[in-house]
Amino acid sequence: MDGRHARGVHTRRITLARAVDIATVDGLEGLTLGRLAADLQLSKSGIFAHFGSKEDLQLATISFAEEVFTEHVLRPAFQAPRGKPRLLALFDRWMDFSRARVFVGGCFFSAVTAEFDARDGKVHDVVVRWSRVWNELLARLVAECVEEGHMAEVADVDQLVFELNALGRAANHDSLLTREDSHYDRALTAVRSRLGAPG
Amino acid sequence: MDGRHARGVHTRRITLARAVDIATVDGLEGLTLGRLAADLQLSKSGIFAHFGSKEDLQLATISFAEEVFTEHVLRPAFQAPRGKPRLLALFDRWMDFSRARVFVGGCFFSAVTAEFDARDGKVHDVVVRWSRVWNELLARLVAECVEEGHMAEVADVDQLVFELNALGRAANHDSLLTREDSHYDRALTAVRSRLGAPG
DNA sequence: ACACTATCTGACCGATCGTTCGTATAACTT
DNA sequence: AAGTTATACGAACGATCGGTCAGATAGTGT
Repeated sequence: MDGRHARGVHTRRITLARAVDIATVDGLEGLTLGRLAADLQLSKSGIFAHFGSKEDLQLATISFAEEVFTEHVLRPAFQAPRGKPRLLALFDRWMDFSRARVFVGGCFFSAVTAEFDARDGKVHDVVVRWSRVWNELLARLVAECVEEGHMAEVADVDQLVFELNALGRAANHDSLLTREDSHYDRALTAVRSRLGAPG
Repeated sequence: MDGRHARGVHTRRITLARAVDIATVDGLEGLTLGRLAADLQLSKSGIFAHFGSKEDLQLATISFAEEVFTEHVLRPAFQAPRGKPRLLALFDRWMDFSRARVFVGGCFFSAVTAEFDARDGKVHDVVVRWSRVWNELLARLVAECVEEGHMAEVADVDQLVFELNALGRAANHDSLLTREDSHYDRALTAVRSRLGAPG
């Protein structure tokens, strides 16, 4: 249960990798031990033993998605220079991440926040916490744009962050819904325009 | 099965009314015959007989939500004068509809499009169709703003529609997630700013 | 009042859900 | 090699899923 042996660590990883894919399509509630077991050719009880409960499996899946998102989006974006280049890089990476279908159902957090926004419980709370961190990150990057002189003073940072976030999530959902990826360009265009024309 | 008797019509209505509420919180997949029956104090098979299959129940729920949305949002918005007043009225009504929790889980279509965007099947197809109609409506209202001289020529109407739609859905999801309704004002502010300052 | 039909129920189906448990099989420690 | 854990399995649990069906109940038209 503690994952000390290499075998267990590996099983846990491939389980969570499959779990995020399932969750982006069918939701964290549509994520099922039986399906997970069938897909991975493992026993239901074997998988269950790794997590202890369905809720803990859902929470572990969120953590795993966080890691992947950090690796694919946050980390590379932070290699761009502070200020506007970094904010734009974050957005580019986010949209690329969704467009490339790193998870088959697109952006994990867009999917899961929509799924759990109206529910109660631990999963909802964790999603709210992540959402707050994400918004604060965007706010910080906006503030850095101003500090670096790349943007004029922003009257209401939270307002701007709300809009940026709205555009990114909409691009994800619309591209999944229509199976066209023109919406990513729409979002990128809107973001650049909203931040002031030049790169 | 044909709903000729008044009794059947009533049962069908209260069933669908409960169904939309459940669906906005737990999704159309989380919508369950057993739960519906328990909530309404009816038998599972009795409810089932009205729809014939779970999928048909889901589709009927979508139709019902459409009616309510039309009644609460579209129809009153169309009483505003053609052009910008009408477009703004539509947005105001939409946000009010979500904010007032006419459905306990907010905007039905924001929830369901997010739930089914990555899936296949009839429900997905119906949602895509509705989404297209909704976007075309927004595009038409934008065009009318230009025609009425309330707005300057719009270079890319679809781009603007994408942004408006993004803002509205984000307000719905964020307000549900955080249980604060400041996001509605954010969306309304952004929309007015994007359409050009004066009302 | 009667027949007819729409509506609803209750018992039941096989499948699947999350979960428990005893046991076998690996993998490390010594 | 033996002993000790970590890991995985298989069978079973009560609950619930969507769905079926025969029969009771209610409403309508004549």
